[in-house]
Amino acid sequence: MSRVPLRDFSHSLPMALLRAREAVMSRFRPMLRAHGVTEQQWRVLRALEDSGEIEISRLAERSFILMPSLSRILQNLEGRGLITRRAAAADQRRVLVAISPKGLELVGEVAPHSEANYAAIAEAAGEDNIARLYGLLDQVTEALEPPPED
Amino acid sequence: MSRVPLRDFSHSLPMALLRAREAVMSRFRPMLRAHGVTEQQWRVLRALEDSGEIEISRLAERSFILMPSLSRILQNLEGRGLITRRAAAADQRRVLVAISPKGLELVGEVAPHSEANYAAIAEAAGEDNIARLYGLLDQVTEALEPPPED
DNA sequence: CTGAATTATTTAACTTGTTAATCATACGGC
DNA sequence: GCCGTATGATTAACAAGTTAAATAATTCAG
Repeated sequence: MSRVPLRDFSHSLPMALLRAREAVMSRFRPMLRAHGVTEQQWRVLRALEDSGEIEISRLAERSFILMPSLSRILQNLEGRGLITRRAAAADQRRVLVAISPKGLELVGEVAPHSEANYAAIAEAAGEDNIARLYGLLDQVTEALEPPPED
Repeated sequence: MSRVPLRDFSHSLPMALLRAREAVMSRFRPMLRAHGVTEQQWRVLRALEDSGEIEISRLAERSFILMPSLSRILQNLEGRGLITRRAAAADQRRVLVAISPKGLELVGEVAPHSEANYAAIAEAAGEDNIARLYGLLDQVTEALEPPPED
């Protein structure tokens, strides 16, 4: 009687976003795995290639990875010689990260496969649908973040 | 020269989906945490309330959680008395899970807050935008899954 | 110039994601 | 009934997400 009628379980926005993301990522993960990088490691390398040497905090924003996770990922990538780190001259608290030649080489190997996947996805889902999806996602995301000043 | 011109880093579909999902979930997580459940534990409880007693494999499909993760989550929930498990009579390999009275009680406490959050999100982003987003997400997801027969 | 408050990053602890391996039960051919 | 195989679930091992706490360097009030 007094049971709150919860939204139909299959229609929750977080689940729909999760499913869509998984549908996309399932086409990338095997390829990335074959090249020895995880999805997040790939995001970091791509962001570094794009930005050049950058502070870790900024890298976290751009790659959308939380600082504690990023800290571990950078340890891994540095251990494999794919990135380099150095303290900022002006402020020793800040750490600057950059992609290494070896990292660039890896990106160069993976990039064509990545582009091919994007093309296949765009064809399967329809260019126009993808474009509209981007637009709606941006719109909704901007409307929701930041969360209300609780 | 021969560098493959990678897609603008900020415009990747996985990232856009991740951002949107995070924008939504950041409004739920604090509330769920206040009630002592994670996002995934909440998904499982909701799915169980919705389905009644169900096989673990089916639960995994419905809650969109992989079996190894679900296995651990169910251990946790069973340890807290929020769910019950029993072997299926016909096939001893199959395990049937159900939400317990205590679990139902918890869902009853959290549900109103959850609904309030959904309402706030719908207002912030616009009901029509949310509806269109659902539609596009379903469309794109269906077009992409299952992944190509590799 | 010293010490409290701030800021950037890392660690810690726990949970979940991901892939592979294991374990137990069920099924099918013989 | 016995054996190989398939299926459902769990465990293992490593990476990442999440929140809180710790560490280290900087800034600023006094």
